[in-house]
Amino acid sequence: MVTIRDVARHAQVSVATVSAVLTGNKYVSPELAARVRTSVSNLDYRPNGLARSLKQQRSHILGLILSDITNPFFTTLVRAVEDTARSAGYTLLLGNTDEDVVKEEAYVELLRSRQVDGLMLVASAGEHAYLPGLLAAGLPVVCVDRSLVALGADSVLTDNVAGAYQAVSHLIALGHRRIGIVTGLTGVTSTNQRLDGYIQALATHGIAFDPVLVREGDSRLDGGAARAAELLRLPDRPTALFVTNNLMTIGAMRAIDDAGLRCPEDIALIGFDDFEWTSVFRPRLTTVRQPVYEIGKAAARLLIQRIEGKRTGTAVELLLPPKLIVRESCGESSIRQPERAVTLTGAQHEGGR
Amino acid sequence: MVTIRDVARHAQVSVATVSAVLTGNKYVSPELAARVRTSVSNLDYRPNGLARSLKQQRSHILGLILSDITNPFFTTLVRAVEDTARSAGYTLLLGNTDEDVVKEEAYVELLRSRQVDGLMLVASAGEHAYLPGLLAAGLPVVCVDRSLVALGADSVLTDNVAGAYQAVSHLIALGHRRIGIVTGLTGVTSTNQRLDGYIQALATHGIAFDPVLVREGDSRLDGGAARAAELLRLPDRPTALFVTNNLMTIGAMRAIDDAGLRCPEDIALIGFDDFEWTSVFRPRLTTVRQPVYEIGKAAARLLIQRIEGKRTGTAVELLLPPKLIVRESCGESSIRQPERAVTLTGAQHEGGR
DNA sequence: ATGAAAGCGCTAACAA
DNA sequence: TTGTTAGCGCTTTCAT
Repeated sequence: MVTIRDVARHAQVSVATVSAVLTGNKYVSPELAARVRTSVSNLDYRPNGLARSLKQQRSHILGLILSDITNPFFTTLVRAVEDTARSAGYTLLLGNTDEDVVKEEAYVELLRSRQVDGLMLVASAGEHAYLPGLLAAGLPVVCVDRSLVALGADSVLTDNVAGAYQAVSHLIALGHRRIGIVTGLTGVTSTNQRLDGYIQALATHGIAFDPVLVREGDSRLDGGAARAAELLRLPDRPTALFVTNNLMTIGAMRAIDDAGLRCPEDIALIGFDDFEWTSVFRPRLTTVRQPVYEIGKAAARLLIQRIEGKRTGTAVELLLPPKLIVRESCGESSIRQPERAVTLTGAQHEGGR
Repeated sequence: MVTIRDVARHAQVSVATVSAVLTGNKYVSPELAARVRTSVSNLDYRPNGLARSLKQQRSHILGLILSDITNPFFTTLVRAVEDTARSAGYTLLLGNTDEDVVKEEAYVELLRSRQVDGLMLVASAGEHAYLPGLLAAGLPVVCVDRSLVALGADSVLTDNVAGAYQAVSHLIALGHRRIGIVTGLTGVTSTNQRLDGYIQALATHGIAFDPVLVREGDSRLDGGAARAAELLRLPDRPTALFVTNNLMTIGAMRAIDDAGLRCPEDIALIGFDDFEWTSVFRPRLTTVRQPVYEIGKAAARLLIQRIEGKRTGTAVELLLPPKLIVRESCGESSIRQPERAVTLTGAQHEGGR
């Protein structure tokens, strides 16, 4: 390994001079600077980031802890965070928690010992007792997708209540009164908020809330399928389903298919989260789209501002607006785009007419 | 920040003793050890990983450089690598290259300066002139998904030739003679290999190779759609399409739909890579499934072995077997299994078989 | 069995 | 303008 001393020796200057030309925050005469630069390239010198970080007490590393990177929602989030972080000179250290708050805390500890400059957190359900201590210790934390402002952490997420409200109102406008909902895990803030939106929409339109229509899923495909199947088996079957995340919505489609029902003719379906490849699902899904990339970008920015002291004061909560994307799964084919041929193999629905 | 000196002072021992009980590789009397431990917890001491790494010349960090984490294939790969790395005490530093070899090299530089212990690389198309130097400098590198054994880097990937061969043979067995192929980017090794498999299958079955049926895609949805559309517009239209990656296959489905054709009645479609949510596509896709999780796991293991000196010698190439998953898109619905989603997450994945 | 001290590679006062 | 030097927090000989 070639160190800064080797460069100094080779260029016949002091290490301070080498450091000065490398960091660029001190004047060095052109001659010396040139000599240093040639030595650097001749020796193929590469500054040791570890040493630099240790000395500066800044690692320029961001920790990103999320439940499961396998979920397309988080995948896009990671991309946004990485892009933003990178252009600001930060690198990303990644960890999955599988919605396990114990794993989450372990990861926080790990990243903390690795001296990350800040933490981005998709909080699992459960107690986050460790958080205030983290913040008190001066480590900036911003929560994404799920809010923990109450505990003092900046949070950026979709306006889940509004999104759910829109979705359910849409269903109601189409004449549905009996609307089943498959929620995420209880305790996750987004779950509560989406349920709230559902309840508010019912209330606004004078529809009685029926607890039997509420099922708690686990945000994963199989769980969504199982909970949807339960709703479909109800004696007084709902005429519409609101499924509150992407993977569970796919599960619900499968459940509908398995039950021999057609969507949207027999049952309307509206999801949360949007897919890039939603165009090849049958029926095409009507969903509430979250501005995922924006969320990640805003969160990363906020975190970096905190780290660099460009933002101070109490924790903020950024609510980004979701958008209802109407396609076929609730039956409003009239609103639809240019007609497309539809393959009927397998399922025998008419593909929206 | 509380340092090891603070702990030493508090416990009335030397820093060497504190270090000894923390690392555990030196005998310390029970009394002192106990005193140290209480001091550690009283002071809420957390060792500084940066300092430790600097001293030990080992960061316990793995760099993972891939083209785009947004692709579900890589998403699962990351998961596998993260799981494996973590259980071996390593953390992951992540970077996206967008298939740009310049960005790739920049990232390699960055991670190198950050002193990663090893590098995992999904190589973009282009010159990798920097690689031999890296390896010569003693930094272990393993390539995933795309092989660079020729340049001296361990590589683990699917047997792409075999996979493509299977896919095309399947099509041929169903009576197809005129088979279009949408490839990935030229220069990416997997692209060449899958094209080879296609050519070999044709040759084996005495079908002439027609260059007009070969279109170079870009591994992304829109590109796949565009190239598939070109093939569908051909005067002598192919009766089957082999599309060599997941996103492009979805694009191809859209193109088929847009062209007013039905799949599989008018045209058969076979893809590469398998989806967890393939069950809600219409038609259900017949694809070549790669053992993604296994690939990631094997690659991570190999990398760690190299780092820890548990494996030496020249670079190896690990070829993992793909598997043909027959569903509906080539028309043989009769062969179908009861459709169930496949979970690829961590512990309970069922990849390789 | 414990401790003193050197030093990992770098930056940033402070001196010259 | 350039150089000397003291650490950053830790591990690890080497003494004791």
